[in-house]
Amino acid sequence: MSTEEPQGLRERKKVAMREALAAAALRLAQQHGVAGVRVDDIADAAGVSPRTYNNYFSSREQAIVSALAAERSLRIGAALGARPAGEPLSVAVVEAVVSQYDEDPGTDVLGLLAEAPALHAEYLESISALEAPLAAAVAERGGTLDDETVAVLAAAVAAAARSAASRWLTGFRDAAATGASGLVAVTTVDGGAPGSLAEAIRAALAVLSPALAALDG
Amino acid sequence: MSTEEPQGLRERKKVAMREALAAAALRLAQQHGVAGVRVDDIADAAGVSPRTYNNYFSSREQAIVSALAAERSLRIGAALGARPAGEPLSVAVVEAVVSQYDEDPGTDVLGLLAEAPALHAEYLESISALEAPLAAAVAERGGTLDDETVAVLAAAVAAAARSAASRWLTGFRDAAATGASGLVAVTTVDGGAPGSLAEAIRAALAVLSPALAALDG
DNA sequence: ACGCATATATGCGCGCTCGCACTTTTACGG
DNA sequence: CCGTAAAAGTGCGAGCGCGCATATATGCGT
Repeated sequence: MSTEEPQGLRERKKVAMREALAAAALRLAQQHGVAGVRVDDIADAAGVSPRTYNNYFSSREQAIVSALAAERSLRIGAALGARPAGEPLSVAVVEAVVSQYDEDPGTDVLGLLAEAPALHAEYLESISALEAPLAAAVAERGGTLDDETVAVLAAAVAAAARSAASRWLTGFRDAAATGASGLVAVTTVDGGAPGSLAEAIRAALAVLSPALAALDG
Repeated sequence: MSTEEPQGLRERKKVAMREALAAAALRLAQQHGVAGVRVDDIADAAGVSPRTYNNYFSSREQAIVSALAAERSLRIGAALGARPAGEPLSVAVVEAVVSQYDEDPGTDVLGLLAEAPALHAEYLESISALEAPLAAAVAERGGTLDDETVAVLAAAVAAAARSAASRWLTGFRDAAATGASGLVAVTTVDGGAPGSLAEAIRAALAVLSPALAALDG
């Protein structure tokens, strides 16, 4: 398998608890709205103390978004490693990042993201979390790039993806606000924007393409 | 003048209060350490209630860093506007950003940033705040770039600067921790890194230069 | 199987952030 | 000069994040 979890009962219970808390947070947020869920409720639903909940997440939003973003930041390394060895960075990096977002979250989840600005911000934060693993994966891939360059590259790529996601989310929210029931209007946001988040990110990364190409040996 | 403040007594008092709070926060942080300053102390020093303080700043770190970053994010627009009209983006943007950091903060202030991780993060956040004004300034500068491209560009530039500043701060902290008194060792961090923050940012933006050049008409 | 070292769960309390309602100050037209 | 509307300041309370000390659970060597 790609990820070997049976690293001991301790670790498994830890990740299980984290998932349970995240799932509970998401479910409660869907039921009572984002503002209508207290940390005590999440902790109760997972059968732990509120203090323990705070050992896993440092904010309510993080717990909720964690159920959406999952361990996406961990998969980015594997995704980049799966690209052909000879493939230029300008292609491999873009495809690896885009592959993480090829499946849209459920419409109900999008509703949550649209309604709550705090979740909006936290979701973008989860995209920025790609930066560190991405930098590690690029450095691992070899090449003669120094750490400084790799760090800047990863930061720029993550920022571009974040920017695209921000626009995509905003467009979705506005469409839902102004449009009728607003779910069919997602495919065409203001001014013929692309429909899927993955395509939006791909378009954003195209802007950085020249810089990526310049880094290839 | 560049900024006309006498827009009414109300506005001036507002700005003055913000500056007073920021100055008080910075001074108290220098005296008692970052962790040793409470919100009540800052509010008392500025002669307002703690609740009012929270109407100006949403965190202690923000108040302290605000005294350092000042309204740098507002100056970035003017800096870019001051560049020659015909100058390519790959030069104008870099110079405009770098010009905001050509003067290092005082050594005592650097000590604060080095010791407190929270301030470290907040300072990087103030760099990310360049993104929005930078995007507006680039769009204002003309060109045939659409909003999407401009947003991605600004995000990537801000992220690169942020990455450089992060490395610079970390290097400074490590040098101060391992080295003797550690202030002379700043000029050469690990492996012959550049000395000034401005130069570090310039080097980081060089990575994005091909992408910027590709956007010029 | 047992004991020790380590990691996790929990209770407690401090300080912080912020929504809400209310008071005080400022700006402006008569 | 004064009355009124808008904006800033303030007190209060709920909920949150987290450091600390402690209890409990887990991993590992013998």
